[in-house]
Amino acid sequence: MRPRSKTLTEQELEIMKIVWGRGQVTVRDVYEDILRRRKVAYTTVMTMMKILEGKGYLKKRAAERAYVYQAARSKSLVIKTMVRDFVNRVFNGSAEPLLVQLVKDRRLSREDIEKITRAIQEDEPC
Amino acid sequence: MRPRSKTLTEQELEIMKIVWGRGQVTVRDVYEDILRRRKVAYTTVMTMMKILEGKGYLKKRAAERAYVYQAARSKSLVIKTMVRDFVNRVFNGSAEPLLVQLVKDRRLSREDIEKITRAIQEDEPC
DNA sequence: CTTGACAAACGATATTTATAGTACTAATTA
DNA sequence: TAATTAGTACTATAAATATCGTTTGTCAAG
Repeated sequence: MRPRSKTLTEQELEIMKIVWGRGQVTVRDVYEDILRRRKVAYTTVMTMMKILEGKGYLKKRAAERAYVYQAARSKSLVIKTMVRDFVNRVFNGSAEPLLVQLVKDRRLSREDIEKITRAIQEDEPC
Repeated sequence: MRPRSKTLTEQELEIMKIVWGRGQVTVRDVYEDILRRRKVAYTTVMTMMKILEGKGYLKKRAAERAYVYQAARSKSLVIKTMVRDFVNRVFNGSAEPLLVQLVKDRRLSREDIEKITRAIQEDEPC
């Protein structure tokens, strides 16, 4: 009925950020990381990581004791896709209004923008 | 269990865009608008608009024949909130990496950015 | 006055997300 | 070796989303 979402929800992204940050993780690693911020059951984390595996965001391999998970897609790729989807969904694909929004909402100043464009320009000449 | 989402899903945003575009709408108006793009049942649209009403995005008033709906929140406010949530969720609240992403993904050129910053600067001097 | 059209109300259902308890299994340790 | 521990698998659940069919009510047209 509903098409399998493929986009990351808040909790899924929370897990992915931990995985990207640490490289190789067990369920327990992620569980304890999340526990520092909020209460959650071990099995909940396990289920979520299974979901993420099913969606193709994580892959696991058997180690001695527990499964070791790692990201199946790079952070930069996933973020890029999320930004793209967001711009498509909210701004019908054009990024300009998003930038306008960011500036108007004082989330970006002119100095920020200049600094960033300079940095990127140096990064990729021509 | 899951907290009521408050953020707009794809389909909900689709409806809100139609409402913002037309001001005053009946369920039938929205239904026929969506039908131009995809197959959907009248009652589905009705249910979704009831959900949007429950979330506080739409308000209705009784007219002669059918309810007339209108937006309870302005487009600009909703979009602002969506952008803010997205930046918080994906970029931990800092907008700079989002801009970097947009430029690197060629969704914004330096000319775009300059044009926009100039336009906004004229809009709000000082 | 009956009938047809349309709108709302109601109810039903499948799916995903997010949550967690319980049971089974393997390994470590006392 | 028995008991504890850690890990997975399995099962179950509630809420929200998204989808419609059916029923009910009203109003206009025959």
